[in-house]
Amino acid sequence: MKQSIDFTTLQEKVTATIREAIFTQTFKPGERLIQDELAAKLGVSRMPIREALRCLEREGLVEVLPHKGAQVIGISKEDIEELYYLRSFLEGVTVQKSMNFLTSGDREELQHLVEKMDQDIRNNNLDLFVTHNQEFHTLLQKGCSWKKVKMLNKQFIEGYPAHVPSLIPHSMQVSNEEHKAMLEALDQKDPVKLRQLVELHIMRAGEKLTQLIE
Amino acid sequence: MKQSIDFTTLQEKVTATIREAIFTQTFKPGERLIQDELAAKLGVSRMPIREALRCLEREGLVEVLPHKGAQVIGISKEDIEELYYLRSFLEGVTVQKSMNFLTSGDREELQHLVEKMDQDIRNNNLDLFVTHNQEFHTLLQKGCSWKKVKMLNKQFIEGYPAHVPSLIPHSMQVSNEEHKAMLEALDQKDPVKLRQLVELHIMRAGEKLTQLIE
DNA sequence: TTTTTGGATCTTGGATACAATTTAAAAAAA
DNA sequence: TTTTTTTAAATTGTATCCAAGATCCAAAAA
Repeated sequence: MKQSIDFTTLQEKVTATIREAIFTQTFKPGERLIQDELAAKLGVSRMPIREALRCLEREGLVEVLPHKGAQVIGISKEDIEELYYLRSFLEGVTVQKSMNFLTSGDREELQHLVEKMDQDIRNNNLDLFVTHNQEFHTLLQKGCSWKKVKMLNKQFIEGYPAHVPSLIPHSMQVSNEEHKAMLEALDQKDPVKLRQLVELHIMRAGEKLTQLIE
Repeated sequence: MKQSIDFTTLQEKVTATIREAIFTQTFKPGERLIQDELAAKLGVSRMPIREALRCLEREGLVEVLPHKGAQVIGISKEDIEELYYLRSFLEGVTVQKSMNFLTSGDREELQHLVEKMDQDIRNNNLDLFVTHNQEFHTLLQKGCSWKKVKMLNKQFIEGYPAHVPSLIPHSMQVSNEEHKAMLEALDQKDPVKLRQLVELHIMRAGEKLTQLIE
């Protein structure tokens, strides 16, 4: 039931499928993505494939070179350091600008998501935890009127295997405790504190990940 | 002789043409970009048009909605504030990480570019100043090994009419004086100072621009 | 008069087939 | 063995066609 989400265009479906394949290592780093092969494999024509590859290029998952085609990007330790450094700052700014425009309904929804994540941890349901975590982060940014930075955050969180960080033992618990701290900062109406918490939250996840890689 | 640059693919040429048209207000904000019209006007088929629109979407110049097509994005005062805030931070990080890996040849080239810009100011040649300015900023970032942030900087500087800031009276002189200060920081081998200078340089340009808009 | 409904029309999304470039690899010649 | 030439593969681009969704306007109903 994983593919039950209804995409409005085929191109979006193709994008999601290829992205998933890259995350699951079906397409390995450095591997060339031949348009005709993909088209045949997915049972679609070349056109949605090409647009999908452009989208994935924007997300930083593949590299499209003129007349050479698309290649899966390999992720180095340095790439992860960069990613989390940038995410930390960008999401920090976003939530600081967002906070004062969040409604009490948003606050409740955030609380709800945190409780759900606690349950996901008990059930050891990784996929659901990842989903709820993404929803939490997205909702926290809702009030920010800056569009570019929100788009970047979305790309960053989609463009990298969001599952990986959660694979770290006991990482989920720590993560959700930090989420609860954010809710406190929200209640205290302290945007600067919230920003700091988010920045630390992301940097910590990044450091855990780089440690794990070695 | 403006279109004399030889692009490797037609799609890049189309992208550049449409981008130029948006900057020159030939396509006004909010205007719909109909694929067939563009194809007919540029004498190409629809495929390169579609890929070009995706690229422009990534640059933030157009918005592509499923089944509705592409629209030229309007730029508000807040968008400019956001843009320069982000650019300031991102380019700041980049040059700090870049500095120690710049060669003496790069240093000479930077010096050379500053002199060229002085000359451009005397000749009142705006286009050339803009070009040299972009080259200066790009070269200053050359040593940075972080790829994503460099790509973002490139997109930001391409995705917004780079000419506009330079239209501010006496802005070019001030700008180039700041470039000279950067070269000093480079000679002093002080990456943190260089970063601060770059951040201020960009923020100042942004503030000037928002003031001008009112 | 205002609202709603029902197409007619336009535009994008996608498929297919084919030509043209470019890259890369294999084969042949020096 | 090295260099050159040829050949094959892959991408890029063109042309055409059809289907699905969006837009808009006119006619019908409240």
